[in-house]
Amino acid sequence: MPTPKLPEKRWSIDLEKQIQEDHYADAELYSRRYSFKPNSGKEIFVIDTPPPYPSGTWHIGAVAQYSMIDVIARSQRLLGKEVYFPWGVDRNGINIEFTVEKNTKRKMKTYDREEFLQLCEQTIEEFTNAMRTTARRVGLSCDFDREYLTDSPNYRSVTQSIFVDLFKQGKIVEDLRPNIYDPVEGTTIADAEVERTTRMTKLVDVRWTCEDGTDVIISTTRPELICACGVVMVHPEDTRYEHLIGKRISLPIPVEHRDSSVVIQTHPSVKSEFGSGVLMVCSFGDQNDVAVFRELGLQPFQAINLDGKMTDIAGPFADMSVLDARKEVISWLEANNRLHNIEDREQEIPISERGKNPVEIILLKEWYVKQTDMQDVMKNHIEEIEFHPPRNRQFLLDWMENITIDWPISRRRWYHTEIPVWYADNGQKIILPPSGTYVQPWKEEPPVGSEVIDRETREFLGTYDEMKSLLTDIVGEEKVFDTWMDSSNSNLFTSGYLNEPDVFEKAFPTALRPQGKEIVRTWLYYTLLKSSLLLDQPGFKHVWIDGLGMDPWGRKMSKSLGNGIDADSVLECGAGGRTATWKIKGPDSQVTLNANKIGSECFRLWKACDAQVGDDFQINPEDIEKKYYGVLTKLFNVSRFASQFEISTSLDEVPEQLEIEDEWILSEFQHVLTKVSKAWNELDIYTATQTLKGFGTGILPSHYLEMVKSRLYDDDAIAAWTIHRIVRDFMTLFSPICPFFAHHISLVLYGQSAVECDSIPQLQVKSFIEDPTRAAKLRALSNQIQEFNGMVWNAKKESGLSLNQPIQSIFIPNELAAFTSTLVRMHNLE
RNA sequence: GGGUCUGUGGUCUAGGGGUUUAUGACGUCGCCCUUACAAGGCGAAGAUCGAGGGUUCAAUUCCCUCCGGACCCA
Repeated sequence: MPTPKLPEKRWSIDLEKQIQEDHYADAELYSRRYSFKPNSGKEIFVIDTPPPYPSGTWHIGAVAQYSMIDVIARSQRLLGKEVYFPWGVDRNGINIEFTVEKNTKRKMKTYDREEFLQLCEQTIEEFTNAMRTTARRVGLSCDFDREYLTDSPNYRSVTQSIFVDLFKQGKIVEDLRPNIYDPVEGTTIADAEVERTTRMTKLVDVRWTCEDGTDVIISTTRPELICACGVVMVHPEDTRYEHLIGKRISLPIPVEHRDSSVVIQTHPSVKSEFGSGVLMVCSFGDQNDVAVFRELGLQPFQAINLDGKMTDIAGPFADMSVLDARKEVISWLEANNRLHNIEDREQEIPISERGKNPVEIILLKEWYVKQTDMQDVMKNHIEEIEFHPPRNRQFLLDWMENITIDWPISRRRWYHTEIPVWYADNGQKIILPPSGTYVQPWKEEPPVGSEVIDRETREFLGTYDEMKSLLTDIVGEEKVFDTWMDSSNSNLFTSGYLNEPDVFEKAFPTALRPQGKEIVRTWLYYTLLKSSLLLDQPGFKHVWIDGLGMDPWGRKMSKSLGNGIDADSVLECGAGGRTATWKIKGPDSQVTLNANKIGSECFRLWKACDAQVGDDFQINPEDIEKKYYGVLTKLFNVSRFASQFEISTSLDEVPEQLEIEDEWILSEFQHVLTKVSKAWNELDIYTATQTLKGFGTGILPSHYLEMVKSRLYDDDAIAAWTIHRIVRDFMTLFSPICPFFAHHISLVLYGQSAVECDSIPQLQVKSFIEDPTRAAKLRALSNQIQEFNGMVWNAKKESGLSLNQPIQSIFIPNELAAFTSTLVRMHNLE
């Protein structure tokens, strides 16, 4: 056997790692291949990569999704687009604050703000580095030179400038409204950040007394909120209480600074069958209370302050924490003979997603992005976006149906983008910084170029530089933005908004938003809201929504369930001969999974092949290896086999004297080319990969190679040309899926890396051009060829013959007459 | 309680009114060290497409009900 150019006997993880290291080592070469060149003249394709949030380990499901985004980036380059595949890291937020608190065992608010921010930055930087390494390990072809961090001054200045623009346009407002508030973490949170959990609580039946002396029993799980009661309600058709409607009823506990009685009214939302059928409405026990207060125009009471303690109106219970007050109120009720009954009951309560603390609804002056009046506009914009898969559009529309309140964007935390506002003259005036500057109002003066405007009317009053001496009590805002306020700019930022206006012109709407379906209601929704508000446009051309990574029991992988798999363990599995073991906790048992070798190429191939986009996918490293490592082995060996034969004529020129089997396989391959490029165009990774895999592990090696083996050994230049041309172009098409693999083979065999191709290979076979039906006719024979070969193999097996032994009495069907000599040689027919 | 999605050989998965005797892979079983590949090759077995109704000449595919799963919301 002549020496193959590929010396290794098989694909290995160590080889993969070597190629990968080389791939990222040469910065200039890397940049030539993958960096964004906005002036190349090609069609710009910006991918709004989800900037990952660094939190220690990177989750396997997320890494799987990123690798598919990379497949899209690479396939779009192959289609000739100028791709910007950005690498961003989302570093703002409460998670890193929690991590620092946990590491130092000290609460954030006991620190000096500056000192705490530094601690956060250090910690997040360590996590970020781990992530940068994993990103390369899985083969991401991001433009790492342009890395953006959402906590960098540049990124934050964009967030702040957008705020200033929207504020001036009246699209951001300040208001005293009921807010969902986490008293333990001391911050407001958005609807989207609320979770539910089940807890045992006490359902207390309290005896209230009406002005006519009637006793009424009211059940509640929140007796401490009686002091904030605004109205008592019964159902309009509940005949039991008809006589009480319109009368006043005394609060059963002492209160201060307010009326000690409220009126009894009717309301259809009251459930007559619950408890006694009488409901007290407090500001604010839940969202229904908020709705009732708004509907009836009642003045809300502030019962709980920012520290989670009862306010003055609670009278004797003022200054107690909510839980203490609840206990004390119950004791008081009991002591004063107002407690009718008490029982334990399971109840669903809202808690904060990040802190897991029960949340309260309290009145706060906060900043809001107006969104309730934008829904129709947004729906029109969303119509223009192509969703992959189309059904996932529904997730977004469903969420939008549920939006009833504006988006509260201010938070009382620290490691976030600051709200860029100063107040002056007793809060009557507002100072806003100029566009493009990052400001930290809690510690800085307003910068040169700031504007002064009226807080209520938003009228421009003058420049800060002129008015400086006239303004009194300038106070910087201490609050910060919700992190979604930052991350919902990612597509604007990466497309060049504010920073590169000429690029933005060509790059917006952003070509693609790829993301997981679990953040449709946050990231996707808020991003689209921003583009509708700022630019009156849809934010994207395509939205690609993938499913979730599931454990072997079909449950979402998550830290809390303990069923997650660390990405690095899969990517490094097999390196240096080390195998890996995973123990995964199930609902009532634990499984142990083992694998010998996976690596990035096998991992990517698995994700590309195993399920359609949008479906949840089961992650089982054992299966990944079993199902897909063999595919790589096969393709590697086909290439290795080919690599022992010389190429005597240019691979770009199709020779004219093709044998019939060469023409036949080229007709099949041409079909593959067409199908795969169509799939790449449609962001259809699954079809592209399946097509390539089917061809490369099936018909090509099993049928074509077997047919031409003897010709190859006889140094037939045409057969060698055909197999090389197919291997070369195959690697080009395959490079988006397994870039290191395809790069290595193409470079060693053809001196040219598949990852650098920026067009789909074109196959110009003369006989196909002369007779347009010829390719299809040949391809129509494929089934018969495969059947015939199978039949011969079977016949040999049944006669106990090995495959290279001669066999008699086999007749070639008429349709395959043209292949007679080939088939006779292949099977040694007599 | 409501919404959305989903249920295809042992496992994962494709397809989506007739082209279907349902795709592919893993696993299983049998044969083969045939000069690319045993970390292989070839072949075989294995599914009344969750259950029940309906629409239709025709349903795995459309509709309804039920059962199971996932996600989201109240």
